[in-house]
Amino acid sequence: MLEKTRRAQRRQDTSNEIKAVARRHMQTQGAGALSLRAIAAEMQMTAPAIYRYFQNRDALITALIVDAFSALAQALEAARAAHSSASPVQRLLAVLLAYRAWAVEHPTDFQLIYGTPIPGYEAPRDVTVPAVVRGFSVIVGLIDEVLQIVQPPAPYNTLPPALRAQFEALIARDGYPISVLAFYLGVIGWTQLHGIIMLELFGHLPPVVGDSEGFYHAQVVNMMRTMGIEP
Amino acid sequence: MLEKTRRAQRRQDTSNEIKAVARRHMQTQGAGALSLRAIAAEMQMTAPAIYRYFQNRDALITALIVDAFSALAQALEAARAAHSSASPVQRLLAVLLAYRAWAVEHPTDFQLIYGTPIPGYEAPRDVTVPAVVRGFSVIVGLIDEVLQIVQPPAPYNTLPPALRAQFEALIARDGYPISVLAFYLGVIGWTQLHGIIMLELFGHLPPVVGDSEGFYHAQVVNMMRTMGIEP
DNA sequence: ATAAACAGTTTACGGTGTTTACTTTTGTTT
DNA sequence: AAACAAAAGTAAACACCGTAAACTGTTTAT
Repeated sequence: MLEKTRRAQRRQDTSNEIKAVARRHMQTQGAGALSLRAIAAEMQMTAPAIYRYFQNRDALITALIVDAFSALAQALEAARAAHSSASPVQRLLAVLLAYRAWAVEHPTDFQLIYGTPIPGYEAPRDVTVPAVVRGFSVIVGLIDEVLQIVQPPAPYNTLPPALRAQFEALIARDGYPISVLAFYLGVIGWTQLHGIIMLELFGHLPPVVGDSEGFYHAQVVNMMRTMGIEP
Repeated sequence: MLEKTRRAQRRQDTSNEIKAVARRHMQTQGAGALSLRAIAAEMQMTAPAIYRYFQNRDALITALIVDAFSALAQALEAARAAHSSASPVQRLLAVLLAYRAWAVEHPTDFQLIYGTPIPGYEAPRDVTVPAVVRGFSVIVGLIDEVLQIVQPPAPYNTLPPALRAQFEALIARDGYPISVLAFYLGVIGWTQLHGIIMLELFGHLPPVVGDSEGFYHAQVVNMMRTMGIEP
């Protein structure tokens, strides 16, 4: 077990500072507008120096995406922990509300994860998939808990055979300790709530519904009710 | 009433060609990656010549967005017309399927409309709102028709007072000849289906559900059922 | 002490949007 | 047909961008 050398520590610090500055630039300028030269200038360095820390611009963005995924998952886990004494249903509700809350508080990070970050850029799957799994498993885990108590009505009590096979394979691959139905309801809920959040972040929803937070909350409750989960 | 002069006609042609080339570049290269120089080169012009037709790059993109909105609305109207002899419920189903179909066939245009097209760029509201209204009114119009026949169950038979006031104002402003409840269900459906489409376009859904089209179709049916509309 | 690894700079290349000044083309008017 | 004004397009320049290569100094390990 080696002690971290002075240089290794400084290297870590510089790397983190680059990401921090990049994240800050993103927030004010927009997702894809970050410039290595601008980042370097703010750090009193020259642009090529950044290449000592990230292979290229895409690699830096990938690192930011991983951090964002991780932060989102942490936010969900924190919400779950904060309501550990509540009922599973209430805990699920709290986590779903935390999902949007994080997105609204970190819009550029959310767009980085789920939007189109860069022109020709696509984040490497082998690094994003585990990150997605971590956050997603918080939600489906709670759904699985809830399903111990309640039973969803039609059409959410059965799932198409093709989906069943697909989901069983994923559950086995990613090691979710949950039922297929919980996974199914999780995916459905994910897509429904995601639509609201994306439309809100891109400014399409607010002019229609006014109070986006209230609308989201109401829709979460509506969705849970259609699934037989009464909050 | 003046006839269009020869020069005005040629100007229109060139302007259209610029947009066409830009759209094609977008499809292969990505949404925000289009380059005025590349467009000009393909047209055997120099980049500054484009400034005779569009004030700058953002203006060109705005024009593309307007065209995309218009094309989407046309696709929905075409779907409605193609099923004019079917029942309102079947017509609604067809239009909702056409919504995703257009998005999948024109992914970059869809992202242009609903994604974050450019770093600091945001499309001017006064030009996007009317374009949104045209497409949206096709959907809510059909929902209104359907609601003449069926009555949705809870929780979709009532809407929060705040939303009622908001929607009534919008219905009056944009001249939708429909009921508040139809508007409400339209917004809910819009957000739900939008989530599926966005996740599919950005590549997050396919690895989870496999057959995205099948999943979308099933979810449209599920949603209609929860709203009391049996397809 | 000395060699290797590392962090950073300088320089350079090809690309971008955009502005300015100039030239060519086009259509109309005398 | 000649002259002219408007429009369309070009060339050069500016200020950026990502990134590759060569080079300089510092830190670490042997």
